Amino acid sequence: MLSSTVENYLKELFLLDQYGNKEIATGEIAKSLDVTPGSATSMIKTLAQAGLVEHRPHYGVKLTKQGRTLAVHVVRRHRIVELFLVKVLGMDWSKVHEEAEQLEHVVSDEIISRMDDLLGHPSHDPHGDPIPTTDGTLPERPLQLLSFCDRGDSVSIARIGNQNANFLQFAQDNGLLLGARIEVTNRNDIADSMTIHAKGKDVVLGLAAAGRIEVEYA
Amino acid sequence: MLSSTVENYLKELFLLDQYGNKEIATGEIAKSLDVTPGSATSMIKTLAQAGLVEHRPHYGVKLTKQGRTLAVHVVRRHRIVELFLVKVLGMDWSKVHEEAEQLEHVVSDEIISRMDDLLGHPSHDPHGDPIPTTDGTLPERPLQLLSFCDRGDSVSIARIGNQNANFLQFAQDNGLLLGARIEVTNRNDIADSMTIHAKGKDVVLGLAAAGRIEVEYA
DNA sequence: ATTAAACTTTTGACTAATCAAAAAGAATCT
DNA sequence: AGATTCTTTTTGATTAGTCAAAAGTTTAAT
Ligand SMILES: [Mn+2]
Ligand SMILES: [Mn+2]
Ligand SMILES: [Mn+2]
Ligand SMILES: [Mn+2]
Repeated sequence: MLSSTVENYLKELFLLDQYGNKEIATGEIAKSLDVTPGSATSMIKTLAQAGLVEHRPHYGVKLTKQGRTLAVHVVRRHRIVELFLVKVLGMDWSKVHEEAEQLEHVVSDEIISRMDDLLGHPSHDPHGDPIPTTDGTLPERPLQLLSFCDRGDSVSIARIGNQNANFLQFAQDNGLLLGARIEVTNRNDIADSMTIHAKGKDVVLGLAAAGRIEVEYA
Repeated sequence: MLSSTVENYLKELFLLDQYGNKEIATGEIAKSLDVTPGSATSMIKTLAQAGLVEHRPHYGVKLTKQGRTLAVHVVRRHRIVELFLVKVLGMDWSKVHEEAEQLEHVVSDEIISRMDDLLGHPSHDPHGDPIPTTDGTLPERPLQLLSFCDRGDSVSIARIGNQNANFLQFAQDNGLLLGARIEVTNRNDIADSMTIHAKGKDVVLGLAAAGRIEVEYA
């Protein structure tokens, strides 16, 4: 059995690079998990010892196949729990990430399986993130960053890549929900901002914020 | 924030004496939590330091008002989660105790409140144990131990005071479910056993086992 | 080729929780 | 009262995870 701490490290390594291509720097994961670099180094050594990561000292760390499998399962639990909290318990999408952060470590396979059944084997979580299947595969969608859209583009929101509660609350308050049809009414690269028309309202977004929203033209 | 370990100690102290009358022996809680007596002593000192228990060395330990309040909330979370798992996710009553043992430490007040709403503010958990309200009160029922019933008594099952999965599975297989109407068809104090007629079947129980089942005549 | 900057690793210390075994206390029996 | 038994507490050690600060590497800049 893995500790919550180990699961968090594995999950974070996965999220920092779903494809397992690049090596993750010690400092990067330390920052993500809000621990000191020394703590991260120490845990990375533990994980390497257990065969869950490969560590090239001073260069970076990468999940092994075994580590990735475990990480994907944590992600699956996290996202199914999130969707369950929204759909069955009616919780706000801006709050479920925090809750799932804890629950992902204690919900059993049977609970997850039953939630999955009840939800009808969903493919995406409340933020548009793909839910891995039991065998570890992730559905792929061709998405585009909203920050890359041009004036006049009409698109629909497919994913919010920022789990921060305040950001999600803001998005919700301005009609930027999953599936919402929006139009880019203005874009100013000098001012680093764009204007979106959603639900009859105009919303101004900095390009950095727009970069955390993904859309599809479909 | 309390650690899971502290919550487990507090909850166990509460369960060993809901009324807060008697002092609990160090060895008793050590046995319940499956730790060594030394570990229990050490944790008791920590809890006393924090004002959650009163400790009379060599005699025993008792929850303070503050400790009891916290313990009751853990119990509330545990029992609501159990019922939710049975009613909403359709899990077997023999398995939910183990699950709740973990979940009780991570489900937020909001989750519990929403589960409670969805369940219609239930008064008892799947094993017939009372669910404390938010203000810490517990519904009382006048129950009788099945082991005290006489031949010919016709009663209904109101509580199973043994969370062991095998015991619950056995009870279920023999129609000894909550609310089940049963009759005592025989009783032999010498042989330390009694026979129960339930759902068309005869079940023989040792008096010790019968002592973990509570009934009402109503 | 040095030096500086940025990052990573190591070291030493700390906390929470645990155990095994020794020591101490309380209760019981003779 | 004295000895025996049972229980509790203390002691010393261990493990997981963390931090602050020192030391070491890598890379980039001069
Ligand atoms: Mn987590
Ligand atoms: Mn999510
Ligand atoms: Mn527990
Ligand atoms: Mn129960």
